[in-house]
Amino acid sequence: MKITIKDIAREMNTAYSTVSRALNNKPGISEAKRQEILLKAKEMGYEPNLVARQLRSGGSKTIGLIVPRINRVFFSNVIHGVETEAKAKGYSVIICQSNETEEEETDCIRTLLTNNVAGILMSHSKKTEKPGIHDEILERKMPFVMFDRIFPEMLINKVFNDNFNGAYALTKHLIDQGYSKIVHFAGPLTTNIYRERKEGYKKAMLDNNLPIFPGSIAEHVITKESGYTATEKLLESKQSFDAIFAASDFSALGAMLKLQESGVDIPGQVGVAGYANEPFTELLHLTSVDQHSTEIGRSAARLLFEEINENGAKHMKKEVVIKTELIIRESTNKKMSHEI
Amino acid sequence: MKITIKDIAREMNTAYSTVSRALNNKPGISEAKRQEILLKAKEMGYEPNLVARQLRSGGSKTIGLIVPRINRVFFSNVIHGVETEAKAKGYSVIICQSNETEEEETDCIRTLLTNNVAGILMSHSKKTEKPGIHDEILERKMPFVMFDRIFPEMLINKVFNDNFNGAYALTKHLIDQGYSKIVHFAGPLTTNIYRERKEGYKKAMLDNNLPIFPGSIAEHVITKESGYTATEKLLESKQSFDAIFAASDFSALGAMLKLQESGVDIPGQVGVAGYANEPFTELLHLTSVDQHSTEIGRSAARLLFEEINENGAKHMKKEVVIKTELIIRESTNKKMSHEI
DNA sequence: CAAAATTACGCAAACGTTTGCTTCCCAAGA
DNA sequence: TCTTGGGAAGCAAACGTTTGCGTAATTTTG
Repeated sequence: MKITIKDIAREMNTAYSTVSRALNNKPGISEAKRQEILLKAKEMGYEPNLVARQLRSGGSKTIGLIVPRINRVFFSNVIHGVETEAKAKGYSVIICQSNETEEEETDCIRTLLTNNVAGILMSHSKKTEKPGIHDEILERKMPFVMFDRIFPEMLINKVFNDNFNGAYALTKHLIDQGYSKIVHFAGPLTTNIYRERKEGYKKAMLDNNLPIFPGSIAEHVITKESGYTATEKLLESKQSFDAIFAASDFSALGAMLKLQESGVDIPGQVGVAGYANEPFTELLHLTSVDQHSTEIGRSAARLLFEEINENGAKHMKKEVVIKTELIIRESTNKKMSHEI
Repeated sequence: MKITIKDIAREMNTAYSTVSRALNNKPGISEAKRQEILLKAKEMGYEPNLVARQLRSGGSKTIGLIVPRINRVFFSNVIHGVETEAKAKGYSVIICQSNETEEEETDCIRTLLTNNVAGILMSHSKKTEKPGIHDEILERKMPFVMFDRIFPEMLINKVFNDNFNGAYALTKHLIDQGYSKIVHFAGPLTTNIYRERKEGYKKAMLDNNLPIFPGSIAEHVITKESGYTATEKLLESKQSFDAIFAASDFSALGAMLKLQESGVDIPGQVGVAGYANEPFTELLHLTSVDQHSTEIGRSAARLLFEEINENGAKHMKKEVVIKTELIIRESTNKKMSHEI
């Protein structure tokens, strides 16, 4: 039998309220009695019933986190960051995955809403192009922060990478290395992150007076397989190129595999760069962009807790932009090229 | 304002109990009235308050999951499996990380216990050598399943890899390839998985009449760095060896780096194999053992739900052993060796 | 020393459900 | 016609807290 506040009250010949006040450091009780009760509570092995507390005073100590997939390096790092920050604040984290579909994403939101979480953190699925049930979160005045994949038009707190400048810096690096005919493997442009990376690439090219041809940008190339075939097509076509900037490390990997198979020298003949700094990029000496994913999680959680503590007071919404870090490796080292 | 069961009752001129019975498909109400109420509830946009329900009737629809670290491929896959299974059953998952310390593990258990989860899934930290607060979970009769890193002596449901046979098969493969002076990089032997892998290795060596020397087994070698230095030591020592079986892919990676640096031909002069089939092993053509980590998560969750549904009825405890899969790649292909 | 102000504590309602018990009504059996 | 039985619905307690309000006890103030 779990012992309750009533048991303590009976044992001490006092009222529930007194015990409650003692346990919660509330005013209206003498220090002596508080200590007495605290002692007794510990002695009896009392543990508060969070459910009852929650029912009575609203607001739970749990936040919800929605990610497209848990077992992706980027997201598992974000989760790590969120969980760390939440634990420090005494909150638990419920995690849901949308599996990259809008339907499951909706389910997740429903679940979290009925679970009375204190707030929601999310990165939307690739299939979700605009807010749907998401608006309901706001209508209920539930704290809501989006990260990485966001709805730009929604007025909420956001945390995301500086994809534009990350891509710009990477492209600039390629140009500085002496590459000039740079092609870009983009992702689905309905998602902000891929759109921004593409824009960063274009700006860098323009700023350096380098032309962008119709075939310079391939959309929907973010997997190893699609990177492989996109490179295959490039090699077969008459388009000449001397560098590939892929919006995803995986498509960069596919490109590397195809190039190596075809006997093309990396980085001598063609430079290759990816984006996200997946663990494998280090092993393959692939130049990439680190997104500080754990920090994204931490920042998003911090922002959420700010909102939770504001407690409905209308406050300015913020956008936190996490700077990226260019990780230069052999795959783009044209100047002192030795094949990798 | 959230609308409650009382609002519906008032609106329909009936008692709360009637509404409750209608909503929960409980007997003691006519079908006609039930439909009427259901309709009204939908019309008013009623959503049950899970907290109140939980308080009244005990038992929540949430399970707790404790892992050493979220952002490890193995565990993030396990989480993926657990979450998938839980969602199908209508449960949510609260995730806690112990960060590989006993202290934080204890915190996690405390949190989950006070959070009234329906059951707990866990893999213990490397620092935790024997059950401590874990016993309390059992005392409270809370469903509890351990996976991967388990306490062998504890009488509970367990899911784990067949580490012994996985290691045995891998060692056997090395022997079949023609390697005979095989050394083993083990992990901390206080953890069951590393102990079992070591035993599998020893048995395979013995069964094939191959000697194990004092220097054949190195303990606590599971990181890239320790794999590197352990290999360095081996090369400097007079001990001759022609294959390394590392209990971790990371130490295998460290070994590969050191061997390549020293101009040792892999797999010609020395074969290298790891364990866990981390994503990078494919890229490096490193032979490894796949643990079917997502399946571990699913099985563990299924077992937990079985226990939850038994509802305290004393049942036999089970051990589910997930078979491993040997993934043979270039790094151990001595027979038709071409350097990688 | 009396009045006022402050503090300590108890009482009971409330949070939104579920559920055992009671009551009511109607049909079936004697 | 009277009894019995059973289904449908209502009443109210309970789950374990928190909290507004009232009152008793204590301290401060003039």
